[in-house]
Amino acid sequence: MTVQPRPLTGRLDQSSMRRANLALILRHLQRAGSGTRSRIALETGLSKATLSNLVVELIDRHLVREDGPDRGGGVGRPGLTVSLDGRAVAGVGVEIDSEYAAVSAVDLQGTVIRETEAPVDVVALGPEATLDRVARLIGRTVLSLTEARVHVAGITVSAPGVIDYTTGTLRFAPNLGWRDIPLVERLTDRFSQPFPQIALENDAKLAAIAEYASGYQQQGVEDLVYLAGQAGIGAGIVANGQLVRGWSGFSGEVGHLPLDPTGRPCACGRTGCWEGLIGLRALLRRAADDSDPIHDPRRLLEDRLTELHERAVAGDARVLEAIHDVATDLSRGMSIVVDVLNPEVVVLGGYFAILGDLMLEPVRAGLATRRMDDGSAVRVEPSRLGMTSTSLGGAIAALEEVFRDPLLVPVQARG
Amino acid sequence: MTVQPRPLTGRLDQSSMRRANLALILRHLQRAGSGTRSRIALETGLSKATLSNLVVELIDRHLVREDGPDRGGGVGRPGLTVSLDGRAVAGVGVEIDSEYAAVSAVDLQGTVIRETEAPVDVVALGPEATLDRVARLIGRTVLSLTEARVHVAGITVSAPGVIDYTTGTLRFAPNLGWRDIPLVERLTDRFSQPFPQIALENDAKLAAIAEYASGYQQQGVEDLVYLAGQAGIGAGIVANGQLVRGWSGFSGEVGHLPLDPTGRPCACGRTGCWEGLIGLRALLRRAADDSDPIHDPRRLLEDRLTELHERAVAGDARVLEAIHDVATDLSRGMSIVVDVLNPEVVVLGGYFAILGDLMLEPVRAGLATRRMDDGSAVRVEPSRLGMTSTSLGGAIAALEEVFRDPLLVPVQARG
DNA sequence: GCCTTTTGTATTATTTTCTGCCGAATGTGA
DNA sequence: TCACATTCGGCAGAAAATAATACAAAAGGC
Repeated sequence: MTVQPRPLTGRLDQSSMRRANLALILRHLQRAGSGTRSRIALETGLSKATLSNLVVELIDRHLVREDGPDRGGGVGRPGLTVSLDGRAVAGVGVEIDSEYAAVSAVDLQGTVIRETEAPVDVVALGPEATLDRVARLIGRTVLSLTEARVHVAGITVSAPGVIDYTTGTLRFAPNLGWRDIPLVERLTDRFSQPFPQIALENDAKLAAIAEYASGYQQQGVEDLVYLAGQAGIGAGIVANGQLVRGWSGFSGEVGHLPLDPTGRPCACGRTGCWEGLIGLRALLRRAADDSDPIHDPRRLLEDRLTELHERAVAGDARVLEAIHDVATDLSRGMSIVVDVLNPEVVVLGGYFAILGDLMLEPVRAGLATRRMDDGSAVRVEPSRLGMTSTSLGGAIAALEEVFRDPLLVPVQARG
Repeated sequence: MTVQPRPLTGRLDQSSMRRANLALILRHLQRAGSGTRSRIALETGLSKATLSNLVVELIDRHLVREDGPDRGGGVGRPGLTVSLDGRAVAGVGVEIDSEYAAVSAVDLQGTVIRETEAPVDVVALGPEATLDRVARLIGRTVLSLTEARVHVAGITVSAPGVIDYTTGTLRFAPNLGWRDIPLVERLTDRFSQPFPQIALENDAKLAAIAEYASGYQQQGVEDLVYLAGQAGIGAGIVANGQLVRGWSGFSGEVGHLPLDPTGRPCACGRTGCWEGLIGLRALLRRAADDSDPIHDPRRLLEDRLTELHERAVAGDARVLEAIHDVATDLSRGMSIVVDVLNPEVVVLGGYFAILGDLMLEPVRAGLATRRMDDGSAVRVEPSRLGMTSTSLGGAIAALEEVFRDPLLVPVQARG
């Protein structure tokens, strides 16, 4: 679940040493791309002989493959290029949202190889019926992968709420109306064994993993905050290259930061909460009258946001002002998070990303007025992963297990 | 510097395997106390033979010693108890504050074996003269340890400001009036080589390490925030058992969180900053008239705070109200930090600790009114380490290097 | 005094990486 | 065309660490 390997806490014996070196090669290929054996040996510090030996093991498990001779020129015998093999192993991520469920499958190279989405009215259906549908989506994807002889390394399901990691229980998800649902157990029960392991994670935290792993990690960014603009506001925190979940999984619950003591009361009991200022409802309220069709809950959220964007581009003064004001209030809360954590990058997700081109400038301007020192100048970037970042993060998190211990993948993954 | 070992990123060979297992034994003894070889073997998972072999190496370096037969009873041959040897290796921590400098030395067992403090008027003296005095304090402690045949594993110097870790430079320390001082270099230059390695760290971060390592770590607490009440307000963050420094060392710069939009302007340019509400000056301003001798800057800070405490206990209404109000404002900002990070414990240091018995109850009450769910109920505890927590943390941080790689300690540490 | 139990270490085996070496494949230049 | 230099990948043996086994030593119980 953590993106960087946790420290090896237990004893080290020869087999775990070999495991760690196998993982090192895999991770190196992920970061640096393909290379010949001798180059990889040089770059990892392993001897050529050892590296050759380990590569054989990785090829046996179809985690790595030989691409053919390296036509890079230069004098001497050209080496055979080896690279991550994306054909045999995949991770699966599943997002459960109040309006839809989405499934993504990602291979070792980070390529999305399956993507499904289905509208699900979670609140109306309730947990059991929802999980029936989700299980059907998962089952179809896993079956399709299995038939294509792809080994599923694991499945990570996301929910917009607080999670008990010891039991795989969704403790509280206000937007779904769920409380204390043992999601992992209920989903696992719906499949015949053996079935890939299912894990549960928070949506914003998975999105943070996705952003970190697909891009920023390569840039050397180790401290990142993902801010999701949805009905509520959620944050996912990566510090020291590790996901920060907090003591009881509550980290990043920033929706109820008190930003406006004179503001309107919030359902949580406080007043002037951040998500009351910049949550989805607040944005729509600011942007249009109650009678406006943009408030129609039966329309797809993405369509309504696209329409809002079009209105802004067309010059609708009220919408422009709403977006500007929301962006300013976003920057106010963001400066708090930045003061506490000092991330290198803040990634804007959810509806912030859809309206990104319009919000970015006022957000950066708002941050600039509140900055005390140039050393802490944070980068603010819109998410480039779009709405799939959460399920993508789930798939990546599942694959992390393979990058930590390549021996988890059986030898006969492909016929 | 990190309290838990960073993940081993490089290749693993036999020697690093041995190193890791030596470290494992040391860490186990630190956590679980002494034990016989066979019990340690059982608990660490190492085989008896390997463990015996490794213990010999640790004894050679005087990191571990045989205590004598285990008179624990039971049938069978009694084992020889081995435990951490506190006599041969120590870490040194140095705190530079605006009013004083303090040096602590801690041995492997966590016992404080040297402690010095000297008043230093840093602002008046300026960097060079201050560093002369600090170097003299360090030199005396190191000499004393060397003469006692104690190997100094490292020295960590703290300063109340933002640090550039790549160069060991103090970038900005408002309370010292210093900016861009290459502290590590300037201190190292004052000693003849060879001299133990000097590192630089922020004061609140080191205090957080001290709190974490001496107590909470044993309790299994992996997520902790240290809040220091001084002229400013600083936080030290431990998440996943690791110190969070942020991208550029700015993490925990919470003094200027905007808590009171209608409040008084702050030197930083914002208005209503947290430290304007609960910083030392704010406390004193609330507690007594300007003419009151408690404001006299020539008196030792600790004395003034003790007097304040006595007045409160004696029933001084204004002081009591000031403390109560400060505690309430403390809880307001604390709830923000808690929402973002979800720590298990918040440790109150600096003057918060001195007034702890009076502040704790209103702080907890203030938090309770703002809590949204029982799952995130954070523990608030006063620091039990007192004013030395920072230099203590420095010593512990220096010792961490030994716990990560015991082979750093030379074999002939003791004649 | 003998037996049982447990400890710590010596010995041997196994596993892994490292070093040195060699054949193979390619480019270079006569 | 051919010899030569260069680099690649793999093989054999060395080195080093842990694991398994065996065994002497030190207690307590009968």
